[in-house]
Amino acid sequence: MSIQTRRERERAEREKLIITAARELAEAEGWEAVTTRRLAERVEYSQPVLYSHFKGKGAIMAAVAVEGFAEMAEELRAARTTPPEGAAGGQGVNPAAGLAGVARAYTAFAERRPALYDAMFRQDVDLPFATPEAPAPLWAAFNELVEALRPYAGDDDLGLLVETFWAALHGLATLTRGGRLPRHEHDRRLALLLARFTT
Amino acid sequence: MSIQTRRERERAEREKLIITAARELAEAEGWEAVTTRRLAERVEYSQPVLYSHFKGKGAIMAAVAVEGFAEMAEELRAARTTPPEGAAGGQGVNPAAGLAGVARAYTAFAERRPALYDAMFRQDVDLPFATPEAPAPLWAAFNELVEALRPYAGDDDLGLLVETFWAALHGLATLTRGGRLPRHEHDRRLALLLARFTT
DNA sequence: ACACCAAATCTAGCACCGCTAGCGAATCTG
DNA sequence: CAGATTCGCTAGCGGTGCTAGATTTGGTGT
Repeated sequence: MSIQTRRERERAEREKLIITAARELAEAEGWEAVTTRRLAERVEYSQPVLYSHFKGKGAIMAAVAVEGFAEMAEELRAARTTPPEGAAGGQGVNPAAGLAGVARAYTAFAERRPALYDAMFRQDVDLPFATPEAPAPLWAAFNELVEALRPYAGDDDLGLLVETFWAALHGLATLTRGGRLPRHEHDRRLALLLARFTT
Repeated sequence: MSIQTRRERERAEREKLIITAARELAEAEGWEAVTTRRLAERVEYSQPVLYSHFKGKGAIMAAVAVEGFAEMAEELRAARTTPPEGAAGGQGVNPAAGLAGVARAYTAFAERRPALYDAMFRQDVDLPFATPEAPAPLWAAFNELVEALRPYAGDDDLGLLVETFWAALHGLATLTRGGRLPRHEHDRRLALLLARFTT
């Protein structure tokens, strides 16, 4: 039984290596630069090895995306529960500041890790979304938005409100990144959005 | 001078033919199915002819995108100035109904012409955006949103408000299309968004 | 210690991609 | 009708994602 487990462990390590390499390559040069050949060379195995771990390039991107959701969830959580600067206050944070922090953290994440964000939200990367089968990190990230928005739901359905707010953040992030919106007024747009969702 | 102009006319016709073929192919099978080989076969010319009209596949997509902006502008205008159903009222329309109509028309356009929408907003298709050099149809579409939102700007900068609202619509459209948001509650999300922007 | 066998891995290749050099045919000019 | 020029073609380059089949590796039983 020992040999079997050792092999499984080595396999898992190699899989992690592939995901990390794919992510680094994507973050450095974008997803179009992540080819199976370059990726194979980078992990020092031949191409077919990739296909013994993943169904194809899309599945590798999906794996990277899941990592991305986990990191985003962490960052959103930090933004929601940590006061922006010193500022007294125990664990509770001013709700408006919390939502603003989460919104800023979200768009900052998209700006700082564009390749990760692409894998998560832009590419067609068949992962289950918006169903119980969706990966846990995805729900973790979503739930941060839920908690940040809860104080402002009023009579509205909280889930729908979160989806709508999330869509707005996603729109701002992607349109800015695609050059459709000038970057230098991003903060003002964000403030405007927050004002409309914190009445 | 006649021969010259005839040649130019024929060239222009062929260019239009290429754009139309690209658009049809994309709408039928998605942009990944639009290859230079298939496109060339469809217009019954060889591949290199495409490159005598456009710098590359990206430029063809950009041309299709411009067509898309023109059509979207028309549809938004119609939605803004036409009462939804019979409903008395001359040329002026209830502002809230106008904005709701525009929002519905926007997301409906994205849903009905996904390939066109992709070329306009999702692909990296170097067109100038958010500058005076942007193609006129793009401004036309944007201006429909401006007019629809004008009554609700209040003290906010109208341009920024439009950009923010547009981002929200774009987010709803793309996340829904990508399977990130369940389609069946789209209307409720739209209503929720409208409520937040029409106070 | 060695031959065997199964599993893991690689080499080589398929069909396709965007794009282009350079040749041959068609068209206009004198 | 000869020459010049524009035009569109054939053929091919270096790349893509992915896979069939040979080959090496590593554990096993004698």
